[in-house]
This record gives sequence, structure tokens and C-alpha cells, in this order.
Amino acid sequence: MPKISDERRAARRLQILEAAWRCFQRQGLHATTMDDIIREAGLSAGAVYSYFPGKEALILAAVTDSLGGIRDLVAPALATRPLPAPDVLAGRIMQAVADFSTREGYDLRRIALLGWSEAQRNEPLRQTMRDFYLPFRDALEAAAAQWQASGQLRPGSAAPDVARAILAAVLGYVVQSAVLGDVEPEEIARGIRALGAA
Amino acid sequence: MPKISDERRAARRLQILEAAWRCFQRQGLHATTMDDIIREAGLSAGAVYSYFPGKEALILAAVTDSLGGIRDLVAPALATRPLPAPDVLAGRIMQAVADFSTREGYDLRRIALLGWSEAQRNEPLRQTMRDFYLPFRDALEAAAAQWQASGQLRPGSAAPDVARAILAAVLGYVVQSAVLGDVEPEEIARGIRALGAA
Amino acid sequence: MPKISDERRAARRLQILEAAWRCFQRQGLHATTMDDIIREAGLSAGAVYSYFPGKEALILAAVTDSLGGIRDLVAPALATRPLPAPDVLAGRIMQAVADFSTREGYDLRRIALLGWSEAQRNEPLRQTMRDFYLPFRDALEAAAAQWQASGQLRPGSAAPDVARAILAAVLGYVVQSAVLGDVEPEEIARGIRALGAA
Amino acid sequence: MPKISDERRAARRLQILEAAWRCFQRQGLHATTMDDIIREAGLSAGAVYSYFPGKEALILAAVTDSLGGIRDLVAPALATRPLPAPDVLAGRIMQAVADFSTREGYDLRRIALLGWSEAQRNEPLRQTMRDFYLPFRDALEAAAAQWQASGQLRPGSAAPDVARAILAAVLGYVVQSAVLGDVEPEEIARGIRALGAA
DNA sequence: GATGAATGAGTCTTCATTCAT
DNA sequence: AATGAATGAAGACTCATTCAT
Repeated sequence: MPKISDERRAARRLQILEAAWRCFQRQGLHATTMDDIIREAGLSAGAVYSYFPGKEALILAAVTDSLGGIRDLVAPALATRPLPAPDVLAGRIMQAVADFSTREGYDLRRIALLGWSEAQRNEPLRQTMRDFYLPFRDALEAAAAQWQASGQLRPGSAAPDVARAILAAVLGYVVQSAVLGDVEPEEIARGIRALGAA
Repeated sequence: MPKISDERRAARRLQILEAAWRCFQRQGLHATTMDDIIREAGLSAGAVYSYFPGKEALILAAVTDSLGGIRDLVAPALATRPLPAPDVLAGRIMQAVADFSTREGYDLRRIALLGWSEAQRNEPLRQTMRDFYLPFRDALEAAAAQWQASGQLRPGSAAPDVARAILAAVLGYVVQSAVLGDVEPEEIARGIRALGAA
Repeated sequence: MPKISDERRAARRLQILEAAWRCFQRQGLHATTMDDIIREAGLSAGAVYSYFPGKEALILAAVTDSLGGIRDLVAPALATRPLPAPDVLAGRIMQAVADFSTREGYDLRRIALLGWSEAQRNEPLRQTMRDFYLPFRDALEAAAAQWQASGQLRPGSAAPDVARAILAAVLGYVVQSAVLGDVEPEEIARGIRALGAA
Repeated sequence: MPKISDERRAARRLQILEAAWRCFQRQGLHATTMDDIIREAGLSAGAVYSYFPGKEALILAAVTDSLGGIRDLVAPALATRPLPAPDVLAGRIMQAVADFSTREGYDLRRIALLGWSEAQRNEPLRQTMRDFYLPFRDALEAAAAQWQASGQLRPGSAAPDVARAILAAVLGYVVQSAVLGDVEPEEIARGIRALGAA
């Protein structure tokens, strides 16, 4: 039989990954069985296993790709020049995550929670996450340095602290939104702004 | 054996719950088998099942009790008078969580992540969390109202927004700490303070 | 502590046995747990085990006692003199079983089915049943001999065959009644009578 | 493995069902473990569970199929024309049951007892049995009407009563045979004949 | 390349029985 | 004598993965 084209292979891979996303988000990582994913993808067990060596790999790929998706969505906000004020930037990042989440069938916030949880005991996944969040925080730190230079931060403050605070706000927005469900990016942004006191 | 005293019963219950905590934190909620917990508790299967009707209940109890533990630790910070400035209060709350986590064998931050993840598809657990976080956020809102009254917030800001922002910072600290591991409460607090610009 | 009186012991035994009857009839032999019986009897596990060595013994005792109960109820019918005609006698026996079954909480027919089933793989129980049914059939055989002598049976017939046929009718009534539930002793009796053709 | 043919699927199903029959008959319904059946069938647990959703279904299928087997064996006796006399018909029906029972490894009489017992607390099974016995009794009633018409029953008798009496005899034969083991269809038939008195 | 039937180790849970108090 | 907490050996069922066709 003729080899399948690379293009077809990539499409198949994505088909499986999206099926996995839908299942993971619906039922969680562990409650999702390979059979669920196989059926959702409309393929055979053998087919799925020829694209991914196992469930672990599927989880890792699903999370990695999600993370990649966010990176692409968040990057523009970070690259905006002139750099928006801290509260505005944070708001835009959170909004990007929220927008990504409204995509048909994937609520990124839910997947993020599942991934964080899983990363506690899944070393490759943990590493993947570090590889995503650390550069992201570094980018925030660079932004903080600019704010500092332009006098938008309290004098004597440290860029790493600011980066950590803003990252916390973003991650915390995701948790709050997934668990309580009644928070908007704009509210958090306004709250941050409010803290910038008299 | 004759009827066991209420005190002994409670001690046994705690013995099992602590074993479950240790296991959950080590291996995650689903990767932990009842057998793991049973062995860790040093009891028999039947004994464990006579205190908890099943794994689900054990998960719920573990998370609920953890949450209760935090509440007790965090309450003093919220009750401090005069009320500390926003960044100081947030720092104290995060510090309380961090302190709780150093207790022998339970890292509360890890359990929190597991719980948030599980709450996505476990309705009783989700409700338990709402019952914990909502009043906590209300308390933050009350604090925000005081800050407003004393002119510590930017004029025209809304207390609910501030409460959401601070809750996000605290939750985000937990995520960042669990996933990246290189964040201290103090750093986030300083970062928040830094945002309170000129 | 003073020894319990024999009378009290017997009362306790009966209390347990009746609890077992009710449970067995409600849930079947195997679906009934010792705990069900213990709770139904309102005693402690230890108490029940001090009267019966185990579940097996409880089953055997429950069935044996049921059988004894029938024997006592059926005996008068067999002893009636002058001996009633075959269909009348069969009707009276079935009626006795039906009457016994209306006693509060024990439907003997149900217990009979459970016992027959269990006897397939429980040798002591099987033996107990043989010890009950064989003498009963012998008594029927004696009756048949009398019917023969008084010309109430077709000439040339054998008393053992008649005894087997009547026993079959009685047992079959129990089955039919338990499984289909719409049969009365009187109907079977009339049916037997109808067979005594021209 | 590619898709299995319907034929092979049916063969596998039967293989499992026959294994279950053998186990049930040997050890009873509840004392038979799924593991027993799995080993007897020479398959894996997963294979068995892919053909039957659980033990309950296996019990129901085993009994249902047994019942179907009898129906097929008994039907010819009921269809014989000219219709045999009541005692002869009853004898043939019982003989059909006895013949069925000598088949390698399945004693239908034992399975019948197990099924009756189980039907007490298993509603689907109970319904299956009603669906089998009721039409069978109806067929007997039709036969009784013919006997009546041809003057083979005592004048004034009712066909439903006769049907009930013959069904009782057949069921009772099964019980007597399973519990006491020393009864032949012919004996019961002769006994019934003997009751047709002078 | 693809299929999906089969595998079997592993999971949660139950329950008859015991025995320290 | 009585209690009822504790035991632990099963039991039913699941599911990631493989491989014959």
C-alpha cells in the first residue's frame, strides 16, 4: 500500500488530538478512556496507536498543543507597542485566554487545570509546562523593566516581582473562572488598576 | 470489640484522612488506589470502608478538610485590625497557605490543584469549593470597601473588582508555586505593591 | 454472669431464625448478608454467631424449620379418616401450604424454591430435604394403597406411581404459584378430578 | 484482528453460554464466579465481557436460552395429532425435558430450579419466565378443550383447571427429579392415569 | 496500512467471620 | 455473655495495549 502523505498524517494527528481534547475537557484526564477518544475520533484503536504511542503521550500532546495555542494568542498582546499599562496588558492576556476558550469544544481554562494537576506527578508534562511558563514570565519581566523605565511602577520595585504578580493574576483568573465561573478579564484588570492607589 | 469512643473514632478517621492526603499528594487523586491509602493508613480495607463509603467520599473529605484547614489559618489575617494594606494582606494570606503546606507530608498547594481539577467533573466537590471560595471572596470585598473608605484605592474603583483581583493573585500564587516552584508570597506581595504606581 | 435459661436461649434462637426467614424470603439466600440478618434480628454479630456457627447453618436451620412447619400442618390432612378422595387430599395439602404461607412475613413457597435451588450444591441441605420428602411420599403411597383397596383408582395401577404423581402436583403447585402467582389449590384439585375421566 | 463474522460471533457467544451453563449447574448461580465461567470458556475476562455486559446478563441469557431449548423440544409433543390422552401428553412433555437434560453437561432440571429461585428477586428473569410458562399453559388449556370435546375429561370440568394441574405435574416432576432423583416421567404419567378412576 | 477482538493485570468494593474489650 | 470494630480474601468489572488477519 502506498504511504500516506505527510499532509494526511498531520490531519489525522490533529483529528485524534481534537477528539482527545474534547474528551479530556468533558470527563477529565483519567476518566477519559482510550476507547472514548478512539470513538470520538471515529477511528480504530490501531489507528490511534499508530499516531500516538499511548495515553500518556496523548495527554502530553494535548496539553502541549493547547499551550502552543495560547502562546500564539497571547504573543500579540505582549508585542504591542507602545506597551500598554500593566492592568491593560494583563486584561488583554486574560481576554486572549477567554477568547481561545470559546472555541468550539475546548475550554482552555479547564484543560489548563487538568494539566496543572497532572503535572504534579508527570515529569515530562511538568517540564513542558515550565518550558512554557518560564519564557512567558520572562517576557512579563521584560515588560516590567519597560514600565519601570517609564515610571509606571512604584520606584524601587523589582521587575521579577512584578512579573510574578501579573502571572499570578492571570493564572488565578483561570482558576477563579473555572471554579467559580463568574469572573471576567475586565474585572480583574480593573481590580489591579484600583490597587494602584492615590 | 466494644463500642469505640467518639474520640477514638475521630482519631481513626483522621488517621485515614491523613494517609489519603499523603497518597493523593504523592500520586494524584486518580493514580492513588484505595489499596495505597489502606496500606498507608496501616489498616484493613474493611476498616477504611467503615469510615468512608468509598474513594469518592475520601476525596471529598480530604479536600473539604484541607479547605477547612486553610480557612482557619487565613481567618486571622483577614481579621487583623487595623486592616493591613492590600499588598500586605495578600502577602499574609499567601504566607498562611505556604505555612500550612510545610506541615509534615501535606503540601496544600498540590492538593488544591488536584481539587480544582477534580471539581470540573465532580459536582459535590465543586459545590464544596464554591462554599469555600465565595465567602472568602466576600470577606475580601468587605476589606476592599474599607480600603476604599480610607482612600487606599484609586478613586472610582469597585470593591468586587478588587476582591476578584486579590483572589486571583492568591490562587495564581498557588498555581505558580506548584508548577514552577520558585515563587515566594513576599515576591507576589511586592509585585502587587509595585503596581500601585505613582 | 448467670447462665441464660434454656427457655431464653430457645427464644433467642427463634428470634434469629425468623429474622433470617424474612431476609431470605425478601432477598434470596445469597443476596442476604449476615449483616442483614443481624440487623433484622436486632442483635449483635457475636450474639448471632453464638447461636449459629455460620451462614450455612442458618440456611440449613431456616429450611429445616420451615419443612418441619409444613409437616405439622400437612400431617392432619394425611391423617383424616375416612381418607378423602385423591383430589380432595391433594387440595387439602396444597391449602395447608398456602395457609402456612400467609403467616406474617414468611411465604413458604418462596423459601421452598430457594431451598430446592440451594440443595443442588449443599449436601446437608439436600439430605434434610430427602429426609422430609421421602417419608411424605411414603405416606402418600400408603394413602394410595387405601384408595386402591377401596376401588378409587383405576385397576392395575401402582401405589408408588400415584404417590409420585400427587407429590408432583403439590410441588408443581408451589412452583407455579411462586413463578406465575395465579393458581389456587382448589383449581389444581379440580383439574386432577377432571382427569378422572369417564 | 479484523471484524469477526456474525457466525463466529454467535459461536463465541454460545461457547461462553455453554461454559456458564456448566458452571451454573455445577455450583449454582451465585456460587459461580465470573472467573469460573471465564476459565471454563477458555477465554479472557475482557472477551467474556465483550459478549455479555455482566453476570446478571449471563444468568438471564442462560436461563432464557434453556427455556427456548425446552420450548423447541416440547412443541412437537403438543402438536401431535390426534392429540394423545392427558396422561400420555404429560408423559411426553416430561420425557422431552428429561431427554434435553441428558445433553452433555447440562441438566435442564437443575437449571430450571436455579432459575425459579432467582426469578423471585430478579424481575427481568421473572418476566422471561412468565413469557415462557404462560403461553405453554395456554397451549395446555387448548388441549384440555379438545379433551373435553372428545369426552376424555369428567363432564363439567374446566379447561383452565386441567391446564394448571398438568403444568403442576410437569413442574413437580422436575422438582422431584432434581431433589429426590428417583422419578421417571413414565411413573408420573402412570400415576396420573391411575387417578382416572372407575 | 488498518482493523478491532482479545488480553489480563489491576481497581474498587463487599462480607463472613473473629476476638479484644 | 455480649459487643461491634476489624480483618482480608474474594468478587465483579475495566481498560490500556497488542497483534493476527
